[in-house]
Amino acid sequence: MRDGSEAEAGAALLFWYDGHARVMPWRVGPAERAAGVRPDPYHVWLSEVMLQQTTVAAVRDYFRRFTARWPSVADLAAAEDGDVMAEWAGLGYYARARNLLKCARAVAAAGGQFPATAEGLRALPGIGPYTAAAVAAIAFDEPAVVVDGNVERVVARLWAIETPMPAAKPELVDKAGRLTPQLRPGDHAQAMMDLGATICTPRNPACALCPVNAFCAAKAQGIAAELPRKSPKPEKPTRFGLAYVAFDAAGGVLLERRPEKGLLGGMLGFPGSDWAETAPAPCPPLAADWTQLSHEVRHTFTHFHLRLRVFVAQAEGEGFTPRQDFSPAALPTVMRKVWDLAQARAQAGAAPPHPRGI
DNA sequence: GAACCGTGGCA
DNA sequence: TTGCCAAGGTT
Repeated sequence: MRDGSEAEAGAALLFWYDGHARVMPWRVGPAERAAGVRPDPYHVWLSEVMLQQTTVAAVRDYFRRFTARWPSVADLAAAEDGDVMAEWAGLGYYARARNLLKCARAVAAAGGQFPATAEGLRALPGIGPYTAAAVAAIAFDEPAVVVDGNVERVVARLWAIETPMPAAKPELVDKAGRLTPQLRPGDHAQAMMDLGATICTPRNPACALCPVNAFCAAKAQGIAAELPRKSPKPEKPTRFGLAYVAFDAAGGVLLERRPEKGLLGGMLGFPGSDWAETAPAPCPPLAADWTQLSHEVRHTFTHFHLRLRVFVAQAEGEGFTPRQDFSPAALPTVMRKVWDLAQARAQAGAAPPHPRGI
């Protein structure tokens, strides 16, 4: 990108967006957009929080379920914590769900309207620089500079910025600001993200189809696919743990609510050991005839691999959740894997599979 | 600035 | 099978 070409490139991008914008449940249609209709700030905020570090494909159904169950921010603010955490289960980064509720309650307490500026939005829980700018631009038409991973990639390529991330961030924000128009800033932001998601992709960018390829310095140098440069990531360690699945005579399940802070904070789970890099000591939650399952659960978190040994037992006692009050869908994925393994074992006990040799 | 925090799809 | 990656925020 040469200095002075920003307006021309921005216009080309918006023209492309008008013909190629992706259809999504939280967006308004092309006709409404052309008529100046803005999407519901509640929908924009909810979608942006769900989309943090998460793919559009994964978010779609969650967004539909949330808005069907809680049509307004006031409805969400009035929800039970456990219901929101259960509805978020499987989407990951559970601090987002806890902050989502805090934010909804703060907005409801302040009258039910979201702040209309990036500065005001930024003060709310779970809303950082990106989300504040995105909601301000998309829902309130503020020419905020929206910089997410897509924008970083597109801008790094347009200007052929070879400084590795995250050191390049300030320069990328500066360039993104030069590209942001005063008119239709929300569409511009979404156009940048659609471009990054469909054409200016991390691997094998489709430069031939790019509406701004004529302005792209990286394409001219043949290094588009190499940008933005990133330093190599450290190897993930493996941690080990134990999980205990106890059933009572009525089929009830022993569950615990995890602490608010830390990994899987606020989510349901099975009792068990800490997860450490050394072999854990047995720590059954109650006395019973525990059977160790032959397979283990493997799961990878952001910064470590986990291998869980699973134990099951029939037992009696206090604290069992009645089976009809428990939905496996309310578990975080690693705990759902534990549940699935325990179920497979129960199935096998009821109807042993045919032996298959060895 | 760096560590922490999930998950599923894909090459 | 493994590593990389996706519309980041908090501490």
